[in-house]
Amino acid sequence: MRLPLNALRTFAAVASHLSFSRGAEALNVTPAAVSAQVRALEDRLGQPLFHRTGRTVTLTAAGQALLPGVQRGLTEISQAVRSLEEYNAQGVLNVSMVPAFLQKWLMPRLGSFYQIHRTIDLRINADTALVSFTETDFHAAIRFGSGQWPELKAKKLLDDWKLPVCSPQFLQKIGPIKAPEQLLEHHLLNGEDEVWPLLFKGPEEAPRRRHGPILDDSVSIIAAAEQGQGIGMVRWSLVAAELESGRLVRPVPVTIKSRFAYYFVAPHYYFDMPKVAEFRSWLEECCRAFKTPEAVDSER
Amino acid sequence: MRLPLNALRTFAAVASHLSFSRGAEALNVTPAAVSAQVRALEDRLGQPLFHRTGRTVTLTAAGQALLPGVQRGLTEISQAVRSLEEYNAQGVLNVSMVPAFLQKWLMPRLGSFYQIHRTIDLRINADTALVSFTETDFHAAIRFGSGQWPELKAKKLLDDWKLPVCSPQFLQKIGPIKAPEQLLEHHLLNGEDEVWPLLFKGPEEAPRRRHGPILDDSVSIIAAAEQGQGIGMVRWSLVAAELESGRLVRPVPVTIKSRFAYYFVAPHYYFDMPKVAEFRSWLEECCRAFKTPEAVDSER
DNA sequence: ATTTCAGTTAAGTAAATCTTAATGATAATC
DNA sequence: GATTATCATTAAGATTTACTTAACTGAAAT
Repeated sequence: MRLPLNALRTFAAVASHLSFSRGAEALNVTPAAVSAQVRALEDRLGQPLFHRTGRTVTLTAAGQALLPGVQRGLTEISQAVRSLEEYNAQGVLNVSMVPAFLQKWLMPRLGSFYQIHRTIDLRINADTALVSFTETDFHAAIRFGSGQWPELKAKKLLDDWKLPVCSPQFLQKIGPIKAPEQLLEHHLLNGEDEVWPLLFKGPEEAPRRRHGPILDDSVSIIAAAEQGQGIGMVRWSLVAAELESGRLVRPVPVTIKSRFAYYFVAPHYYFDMPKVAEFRSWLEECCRAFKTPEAVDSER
Repeated sequence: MRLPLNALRTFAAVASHLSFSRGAEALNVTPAAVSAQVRALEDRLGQPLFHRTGRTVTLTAAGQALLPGVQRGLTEISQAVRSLEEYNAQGVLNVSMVPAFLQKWLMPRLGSFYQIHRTIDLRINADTALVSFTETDFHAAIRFGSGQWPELKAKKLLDDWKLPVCSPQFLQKIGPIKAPEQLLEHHLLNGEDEVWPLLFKGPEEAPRRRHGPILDDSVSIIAAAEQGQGIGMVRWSLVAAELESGRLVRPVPVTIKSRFAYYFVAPHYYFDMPKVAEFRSWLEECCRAFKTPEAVDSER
């Protein structure tokens, strides 16, 4: 037979007040409900738990024997639930994103988050593979895409642009660039990147000249560009800081707006969890403070 | 908001089997019911407690955080209830009875009860006042009366008889008694006892002759009779042992059956409680072994 | 003597819990 | 690779549990 947990809770409430009425208040129910619950429990246990003499209520020996264990048990459970609820606002927060975004955009800003939210233990997984929210304990992710992911709620963080960059030394060496098409005369770091054709309008694409490595991932391309290995076509979000500091420069002021954007995504049940929301709104604040590239050429 | 105790128990069952179906079996309900309970709990807590990946179920971080406390709490409560249930069959057993019955009838037999039922801690209150079962923790009582007590369940233990007794020395001194009426010539220990008239049929009651103390309670009368102070009209149950041993003798073989009897009484909820029933059936066994006086004269 | 307070009772209502039956999706089997 | 079990889920409906309202009882307080 299953433990009459609700009746036991009612019993504890009455016992700790030694009053049916005040126990009822504590539980937000009527005295009649409490009376019935206690009665049912007494029937179940085969003995009375309270002496009802006049208008005073006292515990029977059985009631005294029962109370402490029940109280301890209920307290234990209540603490377990409470501590879980506290962890909605603090504790571990697992977020996933691609390494490039973490290293180039988020990392420099992260210090302020830890300073503001000392009770949130932010743990970031940097991986290009999409994490599964149904099989792991990730609360949220930052993803670059269309904004549509099945089962997930998404909110746009940042639009993005692609633009050619190189090191100042490299630019000095090749001299000023007057038109985008001129870039073709120099080493382009990206591989079969679909962004080059966007830059050079018209079908008549000139053959590329290779004078160095061809790379696949953003972080490597940026590193190569910084080291003067050639011209890279990279995301504004990833190089804004380098451009600001002068470690990279723009050979031509063209930008191509990406049809994708950065989104904050999370399962619906995590999206508005306090600590997730804290992180999200901190991110949004960072994004608002993040400037867009000055010249916007084309859309796509 | 009140703690969802039933849902938490369901959660614990699923978690400890890592299976909704087996958790359902453990709770004697269908998997559908378990699924709904867990779902409701997850909604309430705002986060999933299980990863459901394919047909395998694992705990989320939240579930892992929640489980131990819930398990501890449930165990605590279950132990409290179980130990109370165990105390239905053992532990303290409070019984009340009048001192005379305890001292003269029950006391010599009591040893065997403690030997047989070592786990029952029998505690006897000997008081002439009737105990209140609604205000104290008495489980049962032995009472002499009609068998009718409001709110109490009663079962007859012993009929009883009144009969005159005295010490063998006293009888030798006064010589043989031929008829009950002859008793009047000697000192009668009882006070305004309504039993004397029953012995001496007819309205023409002779005046009593006093040659010693007149006493009120059974134990004192028996003691006085043993010490040769006179003739006492006492209950068979209280002097059977003394008559057996010869410390008391019957001057005449008359007995008067009492219209009252000894009853085992208890509130209905205690009457069939295991340890109470054990004591009761042990008592009944003693009563069956207890002989009745040889000669029965009158009914009343 | 009257009023007040506290617990109980009975009847009816609301809420929760459960079952059945169908569905979908994943492993296991052939 | 198709088929079959297994497992969790869903929706609808039934059942049980829990609660409220209102009237009642009896002891304590005025």
